[in-house]
Amino acid sequence: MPRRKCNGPTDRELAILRILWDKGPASVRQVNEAMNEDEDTGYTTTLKLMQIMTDKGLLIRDDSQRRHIFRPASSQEKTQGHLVKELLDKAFAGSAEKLVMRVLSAKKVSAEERLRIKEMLDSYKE
Amino acid sequence: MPRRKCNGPTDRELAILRILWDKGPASVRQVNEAMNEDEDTGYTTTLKLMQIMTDKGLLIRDDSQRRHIFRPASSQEKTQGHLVKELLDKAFAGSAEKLVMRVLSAKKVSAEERLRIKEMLDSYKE
DNA sequence: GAAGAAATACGAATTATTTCGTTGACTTAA
DNA sequence: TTAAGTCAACGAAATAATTCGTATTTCTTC
Repeated sequence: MPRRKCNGPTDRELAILRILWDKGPASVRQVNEAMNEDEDTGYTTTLKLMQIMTDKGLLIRDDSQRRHIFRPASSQEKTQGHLVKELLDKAFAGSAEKLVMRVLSAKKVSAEERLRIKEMLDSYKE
Repeated sequence: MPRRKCNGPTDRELAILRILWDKGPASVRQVNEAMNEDEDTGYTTTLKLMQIMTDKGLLIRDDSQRRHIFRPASSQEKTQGHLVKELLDKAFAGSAEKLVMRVLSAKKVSAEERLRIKEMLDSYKE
């Protein structure tokens, strides 16, 4: 009967994290306005999501002022790392090579980007 | 009130796809047994999931025999490609370079694997 | 201070996911 | 040909995600 507990942020929650990564700490209204550039979302909808995310520990809320200010509880880097590991396990049997290969064939990469990736591979420490 | 329609396979559905990628076309019982190696799952639970996946078009069912045989409707490569693109948009602002970098720092990659990735980068066509 | 604006809190409604029990159909073995 | 086993279909139940309306609280402005 029970449903398995969800681990990471959902799609909608990730959309909010994206905004906060981009703009820095912000109020519900600011986040909601940014959401509306993509797709109409009611203010209370955004508020509720951010409340739940705060309960889950995904956001930190500064409520010393009337207008609460939210920021991600975890850095963009860490969150991206978790998402990558999750996808790695769920769909690539843990093989980073396969995942990288798939990324490179799924999306165009410029010559400069290829160079930087090769530099990273060269400076790789065991 | 409505919830957004989910696009790709869910975690549970992906677990079933993994098994079918691994073992090839299989019956519900075979899939269920493979699932149970990871975590106890009732037979009817697996059955229901596979029925829903068939309805969604994720699986193809051969019901010419009493024991139905299922296979993925889409190749592993295609499905992985979709998942990668989704993650790319949702968490990396579409930047393949950033995603690759994050993969390389999230998971160890052997010297051989690094070499193969560099070869792929070298043979990359614009 | 009162009226209105702005913000948060609360909870209802809806859909999706996940789990599994029960039923009935079909197959096989005794 | 029964009895037992195997399997698919169906629907119920629990939880989570998502949406938003209404109520309540706080802050401005006159």
